[in-house]
Amino acid sequence: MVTVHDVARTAGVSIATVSRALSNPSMVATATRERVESAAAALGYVPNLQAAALRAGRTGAIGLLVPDLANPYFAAIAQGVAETAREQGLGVFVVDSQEDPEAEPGLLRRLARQTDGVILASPRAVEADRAVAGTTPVVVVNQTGPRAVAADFASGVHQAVAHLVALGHRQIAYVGGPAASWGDAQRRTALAAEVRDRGADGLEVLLLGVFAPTVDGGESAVDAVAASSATAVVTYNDVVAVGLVRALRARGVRVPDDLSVVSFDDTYLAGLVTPALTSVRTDLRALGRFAARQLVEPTDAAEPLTLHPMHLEVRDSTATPRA
Amino acid sequence: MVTVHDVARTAGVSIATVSRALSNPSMVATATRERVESAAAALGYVPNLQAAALRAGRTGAIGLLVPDLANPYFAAIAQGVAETAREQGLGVFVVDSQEDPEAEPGLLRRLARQTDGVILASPRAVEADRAVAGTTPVVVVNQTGPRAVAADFASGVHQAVAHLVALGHRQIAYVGGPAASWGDAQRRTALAAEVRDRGADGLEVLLLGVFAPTVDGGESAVDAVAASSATAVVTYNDVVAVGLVRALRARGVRVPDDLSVVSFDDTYLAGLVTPALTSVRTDLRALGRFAARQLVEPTDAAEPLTLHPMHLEVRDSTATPRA
DNA sequence: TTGAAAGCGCTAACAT
DNA sequence: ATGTTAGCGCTTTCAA
Repeated sequence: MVTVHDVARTAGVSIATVSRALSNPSMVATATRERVESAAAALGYVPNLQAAALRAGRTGAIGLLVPDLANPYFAAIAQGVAETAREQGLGVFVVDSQEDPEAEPGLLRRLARQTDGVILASPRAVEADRAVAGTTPVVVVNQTGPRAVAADFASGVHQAVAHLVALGHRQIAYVGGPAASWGDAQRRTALAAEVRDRGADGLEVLLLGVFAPTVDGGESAVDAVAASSATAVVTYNDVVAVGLVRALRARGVRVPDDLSVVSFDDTYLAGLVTPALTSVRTDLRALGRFAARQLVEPTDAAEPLTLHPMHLEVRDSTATPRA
Repeated sequence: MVTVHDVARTAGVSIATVSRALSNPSMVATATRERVESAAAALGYVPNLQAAALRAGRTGAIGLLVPDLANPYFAAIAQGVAETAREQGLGVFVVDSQEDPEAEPGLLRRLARQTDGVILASPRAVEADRAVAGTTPVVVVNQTGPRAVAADFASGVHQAVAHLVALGHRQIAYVGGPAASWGDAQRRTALAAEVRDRGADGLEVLLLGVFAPTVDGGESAVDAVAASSATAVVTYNDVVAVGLVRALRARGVRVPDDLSVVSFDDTYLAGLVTPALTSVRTDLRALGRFAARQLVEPTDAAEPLTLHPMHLEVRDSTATPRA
């Protein structure tokens, strides 16, 4: 390995000059700088980031922990994070917990040690997880707590329900996500509030059990949905809706003719499938950018949780209920 | 920050003993070890990985560079990599170049400095990129060169063409991917070979220009496809096929009735859309596992490029050509 | 079994 | 403008 010492010897200067010439060129005479640069190039010198990090106390990178890299929801957030990171000259390391809550503390611990700050986009990460990060700053996404950023699920639920009610639906089922998901709890609470507000109009909401936030999870929800008297379904996310719609079709239940479906997230999947899904969206890249900025330069600590707006995108999976 | 010194003072031992008790417990008396452990726990000590890495010369993590996190192809590879890494007690950092070839050398350089080895799954990474990794070992995916792992695209092309020819197609268009993609070049070469072999049977292949490997890219290919006399299309990947099918539908061209489509990759997207796509698949998790193992414990250097088999998955996007 | 001490490669005072 | 030096936190000889 080529070190500053080798470059210094070749260039005929001290190691301090090498360091300066490379990281603070203005502090060095032009001739010297050029000598150092050509020596470094000739030897193929590359700075050891571990050493620089140890010395500087910072690594120049931030981390992002997500539950599932294959879910476009997190890919979109990651893009936002990467944009802001690039502006700041920081690297981004993404780690995937593969929907395994057990593995998260370990992954987070390592990630926190190797970076200057971590964005936790895993819905199951909680207090215990924060502790594991030690002194490394943490910003959580779709969670509550200090330095949290979340989609305004209550508003999203309200828009979804208002849309369905306007179409004439009165019996709505919710196909819920992971038990420990804060976002799922938000959706459930908001649905309960809708029932309170609209109960007089005959609105009924059926909250269905815990399903994996995957295509398979959506498919496995088909029994519960079919057994209910609901004319419309709201799902935890796009991916679940896709699975559910497939399983429904296999049973001869047509969407939206026999059953309307509204999903959350509105990732690109929602517009891809047939029928295209009516879905509640957040600007995820903006969410990612915000989370990253919050990590780099925390704004007002007075506002611990920042909510991002949601908007209903009406497509082809919702219609007036039959008869 | 709590360091070994703090723990040593609290436990009444030297820093060397702290280090041993924590990383090599068998070298320390049980009583001492327990004292150190409780002191560390009480103080909330967490080892500084930068320092350990500097000293040990290794970071305990590997890196994975992909062009697009939102493409399920790479998510599947990442899962395979993560599986093997976990077995080896290594962390995995994923970095997304966002389909920007310009950014790759910089990202790779940083990734290489922060890890013990890098898997390059970006189709555009080349010789120059390898150099940037310096002494850090690199394994490339879907590229040629030393320590490379790739899908057997020639076989995949052969299967796709055989399927289409058997259905009665003679005019096939190829909707190609990024110019610098090795995998794209492989597909084109293999298609040319098919024409040589089957030209006598009347097979004609139209190679279409460079398109982005995204949904948008597929949509933008619709003009060229519609203008051709092809009755079947092979696309660079699933995502492109999805975009193309959408754009075709918007023009009233039905798949597979008016045009057959075969895609590459067979990610979960292929089975999700309507019609479900006939696609050529590789076991991507196995590919990822193999790449990671190749990085950790390189096997026979005699075989520089390892090919993984492809299999055609026939679904609903291919049919007999009309009239 | 434990401790003292060297040093991984780098940067930032401080001195010249 | 450049050099000398201390030291980031850790592991690992080498001695005791």
